Amino acid sequence: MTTVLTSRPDIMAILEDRGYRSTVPRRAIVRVIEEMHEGFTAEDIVKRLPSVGRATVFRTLKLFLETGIICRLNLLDGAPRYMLSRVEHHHHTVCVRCGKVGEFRAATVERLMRIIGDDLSGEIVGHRIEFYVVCDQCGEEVALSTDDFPSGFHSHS
Amino acid sequence: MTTVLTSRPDIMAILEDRGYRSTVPRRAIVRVIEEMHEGFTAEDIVKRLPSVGRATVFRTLKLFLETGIICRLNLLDGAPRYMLSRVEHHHHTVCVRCGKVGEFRAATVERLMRIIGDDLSGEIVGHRIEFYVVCDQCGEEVALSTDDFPSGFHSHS
DNA sequence: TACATCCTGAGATTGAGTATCAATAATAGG
DNA sequence: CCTATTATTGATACTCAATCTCAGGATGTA
Repeated sequence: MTTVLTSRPDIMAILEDRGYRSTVPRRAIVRVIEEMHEGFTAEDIVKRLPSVGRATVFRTLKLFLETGIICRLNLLDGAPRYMLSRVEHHHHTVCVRCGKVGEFRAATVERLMRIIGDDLSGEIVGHRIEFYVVCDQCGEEVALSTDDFPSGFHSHS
Repeated sequence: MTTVLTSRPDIMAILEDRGYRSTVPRRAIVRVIEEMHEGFTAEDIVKRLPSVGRATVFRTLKLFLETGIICRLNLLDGAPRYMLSRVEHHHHTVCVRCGKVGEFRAATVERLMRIIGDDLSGEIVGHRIEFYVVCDQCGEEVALSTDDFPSGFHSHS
C-alpha cells in the first residue's frame, strides 16, 4: 500500500483543492508545460495542442498564473514567456537572443529588497528582477558575427 | 552674449549628433514627454498630438528608447509605460492601481548586481528591477474598500 | 536653389489576447 | 446509474497595440 511520491507538486490536485475542475484540456496543458523546461509562450501551447482551443489556452494560463502555478516574465519585446513556478523564491535570466529562460536564487537579494522597501513610499505588493543575458550557446553562435544587441534597456530598469 | 543653460540635456541635440533630423513631429513629442513627469504610454502621446501620425509616435518612441532618451517599463498588464531617462542609473516603482511611475536609486543595488552577475552563466547585457506598489494616494482611496490586488506575480520575478 | 535622403502619415495588416454564447463535460445528489 | 446544476470549452468575432507599406513631403547639404 505504498504511494509513489513525485518531487513535483500535483498541479491538478492544487486546482481541485481550489474548486476548479479537472478537465481534459487542463490536464493536457499541464502535461505540456511540465515538459518545457526553458520557458514557453502561450503560442507554444496553442501550436503543440491543436485540439485545445485558443481561448482555452489563454484562459488556462491566466488561471495558472493567478494560482501561482506558473510565473510570467517579460522579454524585451514580443510576447511574455511563462514557466513552472518553483516553491522557493527565485529570479530569472532571459537570453535576449533565443528567449531561453534560466533561474537563480540569491538570499542577498531578498535582504536587499527589504532594505530598499523600507525607503520607498507606498505599500509594496510585489517586485521583479530580471537579468538579460546572452546564453553560452548563443554566445558561441555569434562569436564571429557583428554585434547587434538591442539597446535602450541596459543601465535602466 | 550669455546662453541660458537648462539642467535637462537637449534631446534634439542628442539626436542630431547621431545623424537624426530635427523634425516638427519629433520636437512636438519631445515637448510632450518633458511635461509628463509620472510616465506615459504611447497612446497618451497619440491622443495628445492628433496632428502626429500614429506610426510616427511609435517610431519615435522606439528611436528614443534605442537612443536611451527614454526608458520603458512593463506593467503587470496592459501597454508598457515610458518615462524620460535620467543620467544616473535608477530603478522604478509602479503603482499597480493608477500606473503612476516613481524612481529611486540605491547604490547597494549596483554592487549586488555585479556580485550576482559573477555567478551566472552567460554574458549579462542588461537587467531590470521593478517594485510594484500601491502609492500613497491610491492607498488612501481604497482604505475602506475590499482588497482585490492582482495575484500571480508576488514572490516571483 | 536643387538634390539626395530621411521622415511622415494614412491606411492596411499583423498578432496577442478577450468577449460572446451555444454546446459539452464534470461533479453532486438522489 | 441517472439527472440536474454549474463550470468549462471552442468557434468566431472582436479589440487593442504595434508594425508595414509606400507615395508624398520635409530636411540638411553642396
